[in-house]
Amino acid sequence: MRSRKETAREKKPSPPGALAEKSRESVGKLLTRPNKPRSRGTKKEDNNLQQNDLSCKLESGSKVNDIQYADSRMKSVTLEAEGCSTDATGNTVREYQVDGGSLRGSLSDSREEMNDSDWEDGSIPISCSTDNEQVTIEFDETPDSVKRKPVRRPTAEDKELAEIVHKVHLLCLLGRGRLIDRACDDPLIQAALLSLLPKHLLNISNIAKLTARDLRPLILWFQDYFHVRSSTSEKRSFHSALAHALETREGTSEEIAALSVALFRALSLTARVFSSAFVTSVVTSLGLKDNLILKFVSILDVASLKPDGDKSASFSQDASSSIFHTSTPMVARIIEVSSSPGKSFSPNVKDNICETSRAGSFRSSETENKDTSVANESDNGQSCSFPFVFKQDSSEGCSTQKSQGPKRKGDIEFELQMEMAIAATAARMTTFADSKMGSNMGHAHSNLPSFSSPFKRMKDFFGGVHSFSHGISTAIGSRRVGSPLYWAEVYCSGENLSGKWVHVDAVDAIIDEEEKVEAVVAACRKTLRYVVAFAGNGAKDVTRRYCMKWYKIASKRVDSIWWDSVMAPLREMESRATSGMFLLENDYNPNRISENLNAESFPDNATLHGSSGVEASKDCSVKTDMGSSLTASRSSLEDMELETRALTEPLPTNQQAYRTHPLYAIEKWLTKYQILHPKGPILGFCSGHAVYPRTCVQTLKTKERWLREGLQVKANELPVKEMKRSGKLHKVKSVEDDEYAGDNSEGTLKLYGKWQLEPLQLPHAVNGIVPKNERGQVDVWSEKCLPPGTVHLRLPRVFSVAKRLEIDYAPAMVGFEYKNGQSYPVFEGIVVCAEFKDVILEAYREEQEKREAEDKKRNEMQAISRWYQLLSSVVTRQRLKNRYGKSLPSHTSTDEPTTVNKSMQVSGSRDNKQSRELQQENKRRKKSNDPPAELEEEHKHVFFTEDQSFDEESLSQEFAASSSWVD
DNA sequence: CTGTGCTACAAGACTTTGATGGAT
DNA sequence: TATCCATCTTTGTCTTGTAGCACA
Repeated sequence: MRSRKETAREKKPSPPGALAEKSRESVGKLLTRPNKPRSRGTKKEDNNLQQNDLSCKLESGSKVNDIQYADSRMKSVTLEAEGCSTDATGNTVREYQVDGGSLRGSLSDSREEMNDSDWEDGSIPISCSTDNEQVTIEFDETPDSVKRKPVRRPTAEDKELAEIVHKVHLLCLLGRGRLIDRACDDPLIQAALLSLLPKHLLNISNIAKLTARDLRPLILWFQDYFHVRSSTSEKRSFHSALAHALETREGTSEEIAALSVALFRALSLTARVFSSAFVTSVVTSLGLKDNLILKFVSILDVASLKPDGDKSASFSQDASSSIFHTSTPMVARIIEVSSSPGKSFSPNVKDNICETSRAGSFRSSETENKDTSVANESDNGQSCSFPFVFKQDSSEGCSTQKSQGPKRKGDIEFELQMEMAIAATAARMTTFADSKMGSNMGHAHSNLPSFSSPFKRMKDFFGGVHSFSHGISTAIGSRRVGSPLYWAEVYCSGENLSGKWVHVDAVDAIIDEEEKVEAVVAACRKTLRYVVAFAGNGAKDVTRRYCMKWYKIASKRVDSIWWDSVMAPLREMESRATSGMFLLENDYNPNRISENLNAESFPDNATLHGSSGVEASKDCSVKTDMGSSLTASRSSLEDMELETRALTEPLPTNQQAYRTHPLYAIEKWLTKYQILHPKGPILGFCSGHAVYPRTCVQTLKTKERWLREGLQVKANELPVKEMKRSGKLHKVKSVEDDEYAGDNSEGTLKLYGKWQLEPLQLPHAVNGIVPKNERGQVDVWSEKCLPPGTVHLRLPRVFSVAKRLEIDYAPAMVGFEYKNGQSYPVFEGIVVCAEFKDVILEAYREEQEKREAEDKKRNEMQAISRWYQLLSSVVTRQRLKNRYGKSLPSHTSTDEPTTVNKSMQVSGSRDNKQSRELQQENKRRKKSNDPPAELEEEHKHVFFTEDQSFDEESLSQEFAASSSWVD
C-alpha cells in the first residue's frame, strides 16, 4: 500500500527552474506535511471508526479522511481497470480484493457521494467469500446506522503547520497587493485613463477640500464605463491584464478596482503637473493639496490560522443564498448611491446587484462550459459555490487529477490561491524588471516563461475559462464572488476637521461605507481578518477601520509580533508614499518613487519625507519639511483613528466573548489567578453580568512568585484570594497538618495582587556575611533577588575557592529542574559579598591556571608513559629477535601486525590497568630517580591499546620528533 | 440559520529544595 | 573515608483554549 506521503508527492509538477516553480515546490513540501501519519488523536478516531460503521459519512473537512479517500480513489481506479465488478448503488456494498495478502479497496460511490464519504481498513464484522484470490466483503451496515461523528482534534503539529501556511499565504498576498499597487502607478495606464475621463470630471482635482460627496460623479462615471467580467480566457501578467481591461473596458473586479486606483492617482498627477502654481499656493497656505492621496486596499483572504479552519467557510452554504453572489455588480447601474451611511447598501441595491448578476455573465457563462456532472452539481445547489473545481477539459488535467486523487475542496481552493499568489510574486519580479514604464506592456506577457506552468495548471483546473488575475479576487471559491475584496481609500481633506481616509469601492460604486464592509464580507461567508492598504510599494494594516468586532477576528489573526515585524518596513514605505507624493516637483514620477523606496528602505530619504523638523516655513523649498510634518500628522492621525476604534469597540452580546476580550471582562470568566481591582466602573451588562474594563483585571500570584520578580508583599497585607492547593499537594500538606494539629493554612494558596507589593528589601550583607534563606542559600531568580552588597559569581567550582579562602558564601539557586516527576533545585555558582569578588576571582583565576597546568602535566605524563610502552615493546622485541631470531624461522613483515593485533585483542581488557600500573610505577621511579622498570626486567611484556598503530620506523621517527615536545 | 452556553478534550502550565552508587 | 558527579525516570493535576453539540 502506498504511503500518504508518496501520494501527496505525486501531485507536484516536475518542471523546475522558475521562481514560481521553486516557490510552489516549497509550498508543496509544506502541503505534504499533513499527510504524515497522525499521532494518537487520529488513532483514537480510527478506533472509533472501526467500532462504528465504515460507510458512515464523515466530516468533509478531515484531512485524514480525504487522504484516505484519495488513496481509495486510486485503488478504485486500479481495480476498475482490472475489471473488478462494482455495485450499482455503490453505497451499501463495497468490494475488497485480496491480492498477495494485502487488502485493497474498491469504491464505486458516485463522485458526489465520495466527496464526503470515507472508508477505513481494520477489523470489522464482515462477511467474506473467497474466489480465486478475490475476497468480496459485504457490509451489512447502512450508511445511516451511525450518526455520531468521530471527533478529530487538531494536534500541535496540525496547528503549527496551519500557522506556517497561514504566514506563507499572507506573505504571498502581500506580494500580490504590492504588485497591483505598482501596476496602478503605471503612467501610461494613468494617462490613458485620463484621456477617457470627461472634462468636467477633471475638475475634481481642483477641489481644495475634497469630500466623499465630491467623488460620486467620478465613481458613477467609472462604474458606468468599466464593467466587471467574471473571467477571461487569456492568461497574462497583471500589468498587461490591466492594460487589456482598460482597452476592453472590462476586467476582473481586481483589475477594475486597480483601474479606479490608477485613475485617482492620475487625477492627483494632473493636479500637480498642470497647476504647480496651485500647489505652491496651497503649500503656502498650509492647506496642502492632498485630496487625492490613494491607497489600494485589499482584504487578504488568507488561509486559516487554524487547522481545517476553512472547511466551514468553504462549502457549507449555497452561493445563491449570498446576497452578493456575483462578480458583476457593475453591469447594472446602481440607482441610488448615497454617501450617507445606510443607504447604498439598502435591500434595493442588493436586489439590483443580485438580479443583475444572475442575468449577467457569471453563472450562465460559467456553467455553460461545464460538463454535465458539474452542471448537475450546480443544480443541486452546491457547485455554484465552486462550479469548476473538478472541471477538467484537458487530458493533462485529467491525469493530474487522477494521480493525486480528489482532494477536499477547501484544500484545492487554498492550493490554487497559493499558486496564484506565488505566480503573482514571480510576475512582479519579471514583469516589472522588464517593462517598468509600460512601454512594452503588450509584450510583457510573452516575457513570462515562468508563468507557463502555473497558468497551465490553472487552466487545467478552470477549463481555460478563468483569467490568472481573477483568481484571488473572485474565481477561487467563487461562492464568495461579490465579496468586496478590493477597493480604494482616498484621503479627503474636506472630511472631518482634519481630513480622513474614505473608503471608495468603485466596483460597486460605494463611497464612505467602511462600516458596512464587514457585514458584506460576512454575508459572503468570509471572515474579514486582514485589510491591508497598499501605496508606494508599501502597505499598512487598516483592519481596524473596517472591523467593528475585533474580538471575533483577533484569534484568527497571526501572532501580532510577527505581523508587525513583517509590516514595519512596508508601513514605513506606505507612510512616506501617502504623504510625500504630492510634495514632489513637476517631474513627479510614481515609478521612480517606487524605485527609490525599493532601493532605499532606510528612513533618510530627504527627497521624499525630509527631516523631521516641523518648522513652519512658507518657502517652497522646505516643502519636504512640511510634508514631513504632515506625514507625521496624517499618519499619526490615522493611527489615532485606528487606535480609537480599537479602544471603542461595542460590548459583545455573548458572554463567551468576554473570556479573551482585550477590552472588556466579566467576573464570571476570570481565571483562577485573576481578580477585579478596582471593581469598577461597570461599563454595561451582558446576560446580567456586569462588564468591567479589562484594565481592572489584575493577575494574582503567591508570595514566592512575586519574589521572583523582585517584589515582596507589604507588611500587614492580607491575601486577596485564597484557594485550595492542588490535590496532590494538598494530600501532602494534610499529612503535615495532622502532625501539626490541624493548621489549615498550609493547604491553601495565598494570592496577592500587584497593588499589595513593594520592591524587594532583602537584608544587607554585613561584615562579609551573606544573608541566606532558611536553607542556607540564595535564590537568584534575577539580579533583583540578590541581597544588597552581594554579587553572584556564575563560575564552576568557584565555591571551593571561597571555601579555601574562608570567605562566607551561599550557593546560588537559579531555578528548578524537573526530573522523574520531581523538581530539583539547580545551583549555579555562589553568592558572595561584593568586597570579596575580586579576591575570589583572582584566586579562581590562579586556581584555574593551576588546574590547567596540572591537566597539561597529566597529559604529558600520559604521553610519556605511552611512549614508554611503545619503545619498551620495540626494545623487547628487538632483544628477542637478537636472542632467538637465528634459531626461529624469520617473521615476514606481514606477520608482525597480525601478531600485534592478536596481542592487542588478548590484552584489551587488561590494557588500561596495566598502563595505569606502569604510570604509577614510573612516577615512583621518577621520584627516586630510578631507571624505568623495562630496562631492568627484560621479559616484561607490554601491550598496546587499540588506537595505537604499530610501525617501527615511523614511530621511531615520530618519537625523535616529539621528544622535544614531551620535554 | 444563528447565537449561546455547556461539555469534553488536547495541550501546556505548574509543581518546586534527592537518593544512590560508582569514581576519584 | 570523603567528596564529586552522573544517573535514576518520563508525574499528575489543573488551567486554558477550543471544537462539538444541543437548544432556544
